[in-house]
Amino acid sequence: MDRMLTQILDACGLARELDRSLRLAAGTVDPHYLLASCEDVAGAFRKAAAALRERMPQPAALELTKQSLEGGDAGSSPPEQRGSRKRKEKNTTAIRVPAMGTGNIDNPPDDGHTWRKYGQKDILNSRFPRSYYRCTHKSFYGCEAKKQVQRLDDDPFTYEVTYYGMHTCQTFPASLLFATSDARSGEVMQPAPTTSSSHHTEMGRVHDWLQGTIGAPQQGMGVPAQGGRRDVEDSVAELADAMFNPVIFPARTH
DNA sequence: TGGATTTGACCTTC
DNA sequence: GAAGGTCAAATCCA
Repeated sequence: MDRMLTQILDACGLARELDRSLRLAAGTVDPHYLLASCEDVAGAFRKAAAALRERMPQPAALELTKQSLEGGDAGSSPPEQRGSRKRKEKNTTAIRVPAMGTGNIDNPPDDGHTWRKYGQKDILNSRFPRSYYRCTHKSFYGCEAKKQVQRLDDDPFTYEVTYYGMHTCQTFPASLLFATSDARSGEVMQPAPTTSSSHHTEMGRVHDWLQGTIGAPQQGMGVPAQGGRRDVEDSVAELADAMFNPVIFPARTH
């Protein structure tokens, strides 16, 4: 556990250093330095989260299960139970997200993008209906990104989110704050201009977390006030959620 | 009042 | 024909 805490503290230190640099530079930071710093911070937290995950009896707490949908359905049940008539689409990514992280298990997880719900359907052999979302900016940008959200039968506290298509709208909340590289292609994702307020929300989340956890541990975003080691673990999960989730989704399909 | 959600009907796929 | 996916009118809400 000590080694794990050391990793977390190291990550916090890197984040603190980046925070300080951003404050001092007042928006004139070299993008290359930002990229390197962000990757350092992300890598450090990734290590810490991995160490925490190994110690958890139920890895689903933070684990994002990416599934290939090739040749099958993404549901929790076997394809034959979920129906095989589902349209076969490419460029799909399915992940599982714990509902607790949203604060309200009835709300679908927030991935940083803005979605508009256009349908809901009861699914055969599923206890919970499936919700259909498309990008809010479909009409403006012609963005064809869609997602389906469904709670798992065997785990109502977990949502399975399946993404279809790619975001062609210019709203990449994470990339604005964390200019990062695509691990699969090695290509650097450049910050894009945006007309959406979503990135402000995302930046605010991370910044609030930095403020709350590093500056004042008792007042962080979603951080319980009890304090102690458990807070650190929860906070890492929060930050990981804020930092990594938006990176995971669009990068694969763009 | 404009945008988001709900929900029944319709379309598409198998 | 059955089931998943989408449309669009009605409704809700800030």
